[in-house]
Amino acid sequence: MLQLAYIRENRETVLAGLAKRHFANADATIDQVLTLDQQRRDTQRDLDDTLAQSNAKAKEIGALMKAGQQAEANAAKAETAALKSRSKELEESLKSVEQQLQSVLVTIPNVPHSSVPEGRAAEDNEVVLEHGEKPTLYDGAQPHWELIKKYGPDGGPLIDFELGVKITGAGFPVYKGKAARIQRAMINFFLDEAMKAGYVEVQPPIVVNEESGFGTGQLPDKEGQMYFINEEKLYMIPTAEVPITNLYRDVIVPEGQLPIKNTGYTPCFRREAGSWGAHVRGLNRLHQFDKVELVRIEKPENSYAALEEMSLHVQSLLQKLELPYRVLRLCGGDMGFTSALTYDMEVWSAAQQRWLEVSSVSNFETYQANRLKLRTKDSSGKMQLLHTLNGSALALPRILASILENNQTAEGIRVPSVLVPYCGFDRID
RNA sequence: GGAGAGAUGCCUGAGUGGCCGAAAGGAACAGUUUGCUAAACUGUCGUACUGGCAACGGUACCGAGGGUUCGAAUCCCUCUCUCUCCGCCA
Repeated sequence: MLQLAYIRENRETVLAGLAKRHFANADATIDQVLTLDQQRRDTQRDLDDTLAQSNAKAKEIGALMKAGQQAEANAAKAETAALKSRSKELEESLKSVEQQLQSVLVTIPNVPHSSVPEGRAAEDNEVVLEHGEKPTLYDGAQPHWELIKKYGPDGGPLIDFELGVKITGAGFPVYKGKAARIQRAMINFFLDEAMKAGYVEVQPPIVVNEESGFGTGQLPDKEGQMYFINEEKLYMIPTAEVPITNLYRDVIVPEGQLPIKNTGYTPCFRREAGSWGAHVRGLNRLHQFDKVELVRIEKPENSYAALEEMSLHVQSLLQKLELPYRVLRLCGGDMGFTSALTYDMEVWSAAQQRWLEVSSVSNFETYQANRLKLRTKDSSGKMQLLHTLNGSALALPRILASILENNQTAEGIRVPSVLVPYCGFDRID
């Protein structure tokens, strides 16, 4: 959530930023915020004054009673009724103004970084770089959803979608044999690489409460996209970003402990309501998938350097996996609600002849920290909101799809050599 | 799931209606002393909102939300969480 003081002092910057996102009615919304903010402050001051008078009266009454001047005390008591009803009124209008203000504020997305390109949709994203050679496949090459039928244990598929439908539903595949093992290998490889890069591994809960959903911005923006356990009022996480970042909710981090670098593996759950169009076959889009996530908490002045570092880390993983990839700088219209700058990493899927998004690395600046009340005390003793960042490193299914497709030969599928020590085989056949 | 106890500032912990934004100790920070370390002494030591150029004020917060009262950390109600015991169980 944007800081009120920031909106107040940088109205034009905020408006320009929202324009880049093609946020509708930005002018009216910001004006509404500013009006409500002024109302809130006026009411606050009236209320404080009234309460100050009440406090003075109460003190007076106390003194009178101590002095044994009962009659005077009773007279003074009579005067408090008006103050009391006045403060009650003001309290109610303050509460209502604050609620209105809050409800508008949560609908305003983050202000994009100056480097974010203009644009409405995915086609307008900027290709920052492309790396690696797209492989030329042999004649009998197939997309991964066909390939998986060929190499499973006991003549069955490597990844069984129908079995998933039976026990759960569409989008919940069952990985078997070498598919299960290569997934486990990737998780370990990714976590080890993160550890080498200085990230501390955490194993968070994979269901979270409403406060956590709000803290990182999934609520109220993406309410319908998360699975919800009604009995306990808990949400199943769409990404490890949610529990890991919320570890630092309401925390004042000592300056010396910064930056904080965490990594964690979790399954992720997404309802993907309304997004089952074309191109969602096989592993391309699932309701449950595995992901290793990076989360960083940085001083504001370091956050963009940290973002570049995370981008390079993700790229190094893709290089080690020998996958052709490209890096996109998302345009204003395609960026997530809470992000100020996002890089998407996409791998080439040779049989589908498409790029598949496997990582998204973002700097949220203070947008999440403001909701989380995640701060540090700077050297002058002042409280300061920190910057939060996160990135996938990496999401598994599409990496697997790309490995299957790009590395297929008539004799089977070659396993990238970095994974061989982790999974114990070098070929799926 | 049943019974009991509790929730106070960075930590320990006092406080059962006004003198309490809150004792005391510890930690931390700054300074004095000191050959160094330690010790000792002195001082600082919550957050949010708000007024003011500032100095300095106002208000709120003692798990959360209500209530009683002129006045609540303190009394009442509801909820949440923690701990102990019992049951069940990976």
